[in-house]
Amino acid sequence: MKLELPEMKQNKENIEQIVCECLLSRARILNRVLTSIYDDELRSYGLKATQLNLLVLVARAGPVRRIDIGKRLHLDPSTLTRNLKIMLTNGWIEELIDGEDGRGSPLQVTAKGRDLLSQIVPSWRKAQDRARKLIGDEGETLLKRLGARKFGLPSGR
Amino acid sequence: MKLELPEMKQNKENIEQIVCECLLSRARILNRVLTSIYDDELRSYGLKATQLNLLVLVARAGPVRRIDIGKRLHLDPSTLTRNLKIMLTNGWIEELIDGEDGRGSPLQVTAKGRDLLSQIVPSWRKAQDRARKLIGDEGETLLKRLGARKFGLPSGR
DNA sequence: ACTATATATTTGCATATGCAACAATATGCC
DNA sequence: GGCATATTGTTGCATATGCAAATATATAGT
Repeated sequence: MKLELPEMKQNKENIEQIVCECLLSRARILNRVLTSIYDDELRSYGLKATQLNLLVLVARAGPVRRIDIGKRLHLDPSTLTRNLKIMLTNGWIEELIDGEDGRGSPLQVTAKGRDLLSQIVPSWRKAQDRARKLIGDEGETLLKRLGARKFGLPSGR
Repeated sequence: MKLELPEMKQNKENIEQIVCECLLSRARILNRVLTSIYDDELRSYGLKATQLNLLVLVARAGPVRRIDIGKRLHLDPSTLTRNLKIMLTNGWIEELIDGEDGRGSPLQVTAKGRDLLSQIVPSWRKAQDRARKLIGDEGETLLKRLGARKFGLPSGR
């Protein structure tokens, strides 16, 4: 028979608590599941869901500086440097050359990027529907509310 | 004056809709913000929040196969191979060698891993409190409910 | 035992992410 | 103008993630 010291028992309870309650673990799973839904619908267009999010943001807010994109999306600037590089290479966005600030040029969507966007909308809608079905009205409401109240996102209406 | 064709207007509205409503974008931001909270609290222990999640799961469910961890966490097996390798190297987990299935051995927590876990609990709690404060009761309820109903996670009580 | 199929894991490739340190430019103060 | 400081962006490093293909083992059917 195994010896069960009091601290071991306490430790077990702590582990149980983390597994059963950790909010991050749940948020990360939600993120993975939702990402795979959107990636799945977008795959045939050759862009990932992350890239679509960047593309619509630039299309809407551009010309926009990297730092401002980062603030809106709570993304590290270094991540943006790299993620945007891929999109520049693909010709979906471009740098606005007007030399206002020598540290870097704001970004804007290209005609090619705008074309791609308009093609993609139905697939995005499909993914959005699947996501909504998964998380329910309650989930949708919460994500939007959090976005608006805590992350400063536009809320539409 | 710029010419505004009807399709352009439609396209603009679509972009506006995606920016204002995309559930994935919001879930990803939530994920980044929460991850940074937990990473921040755990940093001094030399492990990331992701690794803590893996560690508690193995501690609770081990010996457990990679495939089963993947199912619980909705994680691709290939991701697990790599993430677990780091934890094996750090000596927090180990392979159970009893040769049941030659395709791979189940994983279990080591004494070192268990020690680390018990030290970390207070920091996890701090992070959990910060997260709870950010997303509110409503957010907490939703994440737990989604975890339990849609992702098959244990719900504790 | 043999073969076909199913299951578990790993590898190659590509993207996503953040921290720390660095580089470059901008800005404010004198 | 010239220096100190703040802002913006990039690089090196490490981890996290998933798909497709390859590998290896297990299992079922004969």
